[in-house]
Amino acid sequence: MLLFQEIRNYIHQLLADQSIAAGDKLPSERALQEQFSSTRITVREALLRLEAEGLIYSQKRRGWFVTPAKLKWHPATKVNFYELAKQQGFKADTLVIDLTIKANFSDSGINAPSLYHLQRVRSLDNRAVMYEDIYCDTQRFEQLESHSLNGSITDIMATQYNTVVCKENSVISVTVLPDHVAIKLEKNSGTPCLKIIRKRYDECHALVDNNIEYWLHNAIEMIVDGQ
Amino acid sequence: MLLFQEIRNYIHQLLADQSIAAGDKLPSERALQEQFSSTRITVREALLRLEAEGLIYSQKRRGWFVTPAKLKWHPATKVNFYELAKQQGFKADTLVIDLTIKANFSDSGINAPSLYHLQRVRSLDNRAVMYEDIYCDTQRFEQLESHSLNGSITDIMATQYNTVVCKENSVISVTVLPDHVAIKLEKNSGTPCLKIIRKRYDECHALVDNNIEYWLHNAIEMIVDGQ
DNA sequence: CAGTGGTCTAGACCACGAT
DNA sequence: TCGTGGTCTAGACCACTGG
Repeated sequence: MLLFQEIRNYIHQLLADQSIAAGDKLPSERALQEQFSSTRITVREALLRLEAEGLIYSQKRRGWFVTPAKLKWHPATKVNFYELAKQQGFKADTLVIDLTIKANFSDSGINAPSLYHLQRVRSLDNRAVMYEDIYCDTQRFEQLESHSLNGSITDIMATQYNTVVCKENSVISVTVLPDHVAIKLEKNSGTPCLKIIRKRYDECHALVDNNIEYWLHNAIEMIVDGQ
Repeated sequence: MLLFQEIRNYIHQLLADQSIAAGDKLPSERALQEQFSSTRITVREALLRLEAEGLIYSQKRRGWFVTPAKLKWHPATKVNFYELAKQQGFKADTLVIDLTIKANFSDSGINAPSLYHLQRVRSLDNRAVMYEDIYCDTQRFEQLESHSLNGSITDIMATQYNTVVCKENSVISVTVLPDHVAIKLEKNSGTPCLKIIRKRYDECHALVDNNIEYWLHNAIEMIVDGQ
């Protein structure tokens, strides 16, 4: 048995025992180093693998913590973030980072001269777990800034702009947080995540908005029902 | 700019330039160490993040390589692995590792005294990208071993056992390969993956089989159409 | 202020792959 | 046999957190 595996298994055991529970802080890297008569490099090897497993996560220079329960998400059905979180016992929050207007870009797929760019961070139980970029037509959604943007954009589009989203297409892959996103979620730049590129269409099959979401990989679990 | 980020960006650039293309071998860790007047620890920091991004992967003691194109997969629709791979220009293979009979276990969800346990590894262009465990009732699928098990199990169930799968439920999460799976895919134990737990039901809503798949995270991309 | 994680140096030995 | 990645030691300095 390799040393880093022993350390990993030791922490697995702490978790199984419930010696440490969701949200708790793990022993410090230097404490583990001493306990296993090893070095910090080796201790971190074990911790990083536990993070990749989704069992623990680090807060910059604060320590390592046990991952709370994951949000169960159904990507094929339109659901309101707050509703979903509430059903599963989480306190949900949305923070609007910025709303800007920028020139359209070639691969946006949206037929418009310029685009709104909305950046938001969403939290579960005060833990920032998702960052998203939303792009949409400035003309179609004129004065978007006059609405409260920390709720459901789908609702605003439906009630304020008579735009009903009736089809969406998501491409989901596993990667790491881009550096600018990592900063906003207060994570390290190598943190694994699920990247979701979602395009939503109206009844005329025109692209309504373009959404790029980055979810912490240990904060979400997808459920897909087929056939 | 941190040193490991410089190394990472340098390799990003090689990829963008097409100086190295899908399947190519990267410079060795020691070559990069020398080029950047650094140490292997720091070089590996950069390489491991590129691996987490899904851009490169390592083969044990052979070197680091550029990740080929990902298989696009629609989890909500029943599709044959070979068909899907062929449509996207891959050569697909399935290797049966083992077929055993074991006592039923409490959380299998299958109503049966004993279960078949089928273990398979699937490859794209000769690269092992997925390991799966399939569990099903030994009585319902008597003499399963008499059929060729490297193709579609769904087809065998339909044509040989008059069992049509008409509903399925998948839970998808991001984690790392368990050690025993890592060995079968010839990967290191910390390799990130998508874990898919799939339950499939017949027209009577009875559980037909229980399937646990581990996909290399850089070999697959999910596409979900909604509403 | 002390303690923490983040980054980095300068080496080492090993098992395994390619040849 | 030699080069590769996998693992490990024994330190170091820094930025930031928390009391």
